[in-house]
Amino acid sequence: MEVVNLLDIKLIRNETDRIKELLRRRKFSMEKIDRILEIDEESRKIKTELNSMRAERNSISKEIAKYKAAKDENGVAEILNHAKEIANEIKIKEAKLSEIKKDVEDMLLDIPNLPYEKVPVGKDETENVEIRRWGEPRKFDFEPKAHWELGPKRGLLDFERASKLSGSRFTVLYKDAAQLERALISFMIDLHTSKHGYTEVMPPHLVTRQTMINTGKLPKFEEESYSTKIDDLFLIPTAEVPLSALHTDEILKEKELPLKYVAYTPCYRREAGSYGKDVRGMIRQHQFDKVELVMYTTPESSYEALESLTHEAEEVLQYLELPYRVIELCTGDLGFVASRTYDIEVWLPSYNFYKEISSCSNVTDYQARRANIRYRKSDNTLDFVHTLNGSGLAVGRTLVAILENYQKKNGKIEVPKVLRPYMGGKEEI
RNA sequence: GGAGAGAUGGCCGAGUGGUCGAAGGCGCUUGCCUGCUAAGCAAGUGUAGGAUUUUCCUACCGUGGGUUCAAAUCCCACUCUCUCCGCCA
Repeated sequence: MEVVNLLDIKLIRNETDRIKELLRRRKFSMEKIDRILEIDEESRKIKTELNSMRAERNSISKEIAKYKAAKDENGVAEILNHAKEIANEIKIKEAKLSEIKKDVEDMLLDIPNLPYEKVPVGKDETENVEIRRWGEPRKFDFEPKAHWELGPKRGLLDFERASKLSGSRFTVLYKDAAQLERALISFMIDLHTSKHGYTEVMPPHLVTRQTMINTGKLPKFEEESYSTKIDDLFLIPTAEVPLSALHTDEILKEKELPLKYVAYTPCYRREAGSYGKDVRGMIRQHQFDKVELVMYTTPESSYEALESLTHEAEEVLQYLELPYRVIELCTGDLGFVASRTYDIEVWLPSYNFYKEISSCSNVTDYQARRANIRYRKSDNTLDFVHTLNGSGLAVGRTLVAILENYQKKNGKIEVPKVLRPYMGGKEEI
């Protein structure tokens, strides 16, 4: 394909000041922008030159064709040398262009999505903004245990054997905990398919390098990814990757939008550089289960869709009767591909605070450009779709929230009402 | 892993060196026609970039190289799909 979409280079070219301001808010380097513009300028110059050289070559070729047709070998000989010269020059020029195009592409791959204009400007997570709260944290009449104490004590969670098997940041679940994990997955998927109209998907857990690039996970986050050495496949860090890349290189019909997909998959993350964080328990793992929501929408409706997607994720916690709050991430805390993000945080007694359990983002056309996912509009023209994703929810952390919030003095755990049908009717475990 | 066949526009499918951005069909859009629907008739209908922008130029026929003045077409490598064999939950 001749075209490299990525972040629209034309947009950077035509609205340099606005783009710079938006990227400055998320601490992106201004020198990099200037450098891209410089190289882009050069690449376009070469392209124009190449364009006219090719035009000349093509017209000579046509003349040769005419002479050949007229069996005029003298006429051919006369211009053949000139044709060879041009062909040679073109070859040199082409080599130069492909080199420069590679540079531009590499640099564009490194630019994050533009934040939505209304995202609060801030330097890091301390400047995120709380939007709303739901439910009241429970008042315990005994000292509640953290899941990393309660779990092993009850024979439900096993961190020691997990580290024997796999090293740090893994957990083995037994018996009712394992069943509860399964129950949560089923409950979440059933809710999203039957009530919210999502289509259930079981995607591959290994994807190609290109799929990772298309969804914005590479080249930036190579050190965060698990990959297979021989085949260069990547273990998905989230089902967002296969779901958002599902329609790569496709042209969708406007009337089939919005597309809504829900998938349960394990997620694999190296968690490089998070050594001091969440070291106890199963909050931060190299492998965790997640039910993921992904939407494809028209550009006009994506921010509205973000609101509904977030509410659909929140509903899981409402059914489970777990207190939570919703915060909006400030520009400095926004993920690489996101233009606007709401995090849902569940109440955890062990942290005595709210802890992230879902992150819902509007990715706008950022992944759609990389993956070349377009739709045909009613006026027959093409445009990129917008993609959105959100956890609905992180299953492991939901399990933790249930263990901690529903624990009783005797160490038993009440099963939330909506999960009982999935737990063989058990009321406590 | 072995052997063979294939990859062309929204879809099907023709095309083995120059007049091919690509026949034909389907679909779609517009107009005509017809109580409605269907059928019929006519025209239009890929993407992207560029220019002196009612026109012209360039690139794109799985991907990447090569041969040639000229490649969908010839050569090489790779990827994927299908069929058969092997292996296997």
